[in-house]
Amino acid sequence: MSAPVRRTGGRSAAVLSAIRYAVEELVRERGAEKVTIPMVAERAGVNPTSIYRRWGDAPALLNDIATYRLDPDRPLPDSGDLRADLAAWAAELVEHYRKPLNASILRGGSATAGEQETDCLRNRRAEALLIVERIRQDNDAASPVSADEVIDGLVAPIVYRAIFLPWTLDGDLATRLVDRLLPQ
Amino acid sequence: MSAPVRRTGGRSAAVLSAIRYAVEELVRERGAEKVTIPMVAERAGVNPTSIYRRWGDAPALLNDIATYRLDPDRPLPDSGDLRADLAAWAAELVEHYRKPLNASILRGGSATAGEQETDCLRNRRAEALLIVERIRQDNDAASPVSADEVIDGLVAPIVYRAIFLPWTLDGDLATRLVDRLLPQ
DNA sequence: CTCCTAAAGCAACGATCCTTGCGTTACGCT
DNA sequence: AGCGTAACGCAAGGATCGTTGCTTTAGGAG
Repeated sequence: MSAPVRRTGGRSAAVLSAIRYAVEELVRERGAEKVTIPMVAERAGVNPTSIYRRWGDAPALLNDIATYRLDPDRPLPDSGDLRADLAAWAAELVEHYRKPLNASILRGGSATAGEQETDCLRNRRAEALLIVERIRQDNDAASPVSADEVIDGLVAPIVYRAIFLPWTLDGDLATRLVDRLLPQ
Repeated sequence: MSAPVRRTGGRSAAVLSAIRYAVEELVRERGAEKVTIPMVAERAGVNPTSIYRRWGDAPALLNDIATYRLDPDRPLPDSGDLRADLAAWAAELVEHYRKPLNASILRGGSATAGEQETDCLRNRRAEALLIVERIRQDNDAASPVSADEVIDGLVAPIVYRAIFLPWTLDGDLATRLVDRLLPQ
């Protein structure tokens, strides 16, 4: 009647990392949409059944890899200056999606989105809210921008470009967007 | 040695429209990602081979339907007032992607994007350029916004929401975005 | 070290997909 | 109206995918 005891060490860990590595390679090579479970299994030297039993299907597997890569618990920029924080945060996103692998995974996730907010993007919203809210508390005054405006003004353009125009994710996109979002 | 003579009438046309209708129904029901060629064929009362021979694979088929729906030759708003034109154009986009079918097709297209600009989105860029450029010529002065800014400020948020947050495509999103893009 | 069982491997199965060769239909041109 | 061939239908084939029951391996607790 007690919860089953998870086994995280030894073989399981080896299988897990082999699968993750294989997924990353295959997504890079063929794009997220054309990665199948048997392919991953063969590349990882693992039995397909192990993957089916653990993740169920390909989108779940990709989603796991994706959230594994951009750590939801990483520290967020907190200089006390809204402009600087937003710029640093946006630059982080740009840098992340400049890697073809991460962009591919994003595209794969977008295909099955729409019902409820996708995990990796819901985290972006939460982070935006946190940055904005923290400024509000520090200064004890309303933030000049809402979280929704941050989504529309920073996340949306970055994600849009990552999906459809990945070659336009240049180094100073982040600051350009922030300058447009916070005039003067 | 001459180019093969295309046959567009009678049976071919009937098959084509039956397939298009079937695709739209199925995308609406299951989402673009879960639509397979045999499914479409059965729904349309057509042999799968005909589809494989004409389009090759599912993404190509979906892309064809997508570009067929938002007519690239439709008239663009042209009132002479930049703000009004952009607002009308953005509202048109919002209205288009509010239909779950069109949003689904967009998601399907996003999955395979990234290499070169996807057809339906390249058209959006061309339209943005046209609107901005026309204003410049009429007034014989530089437009207050560039086409890229229109992409980042209007298209990106609309498309982002259409893909990931479709339930936030409300009626006055277009004007909100335009107001933010063109202050005062 | 020993026991329990979580997790991985193995094998067989049905389902579905995509291809290919060939016969049939009917569009479009003369 | 008659002809050539583009486009569709049909059927068989191989390939791949995902599931399931069972066996084997090895992690973690006592």
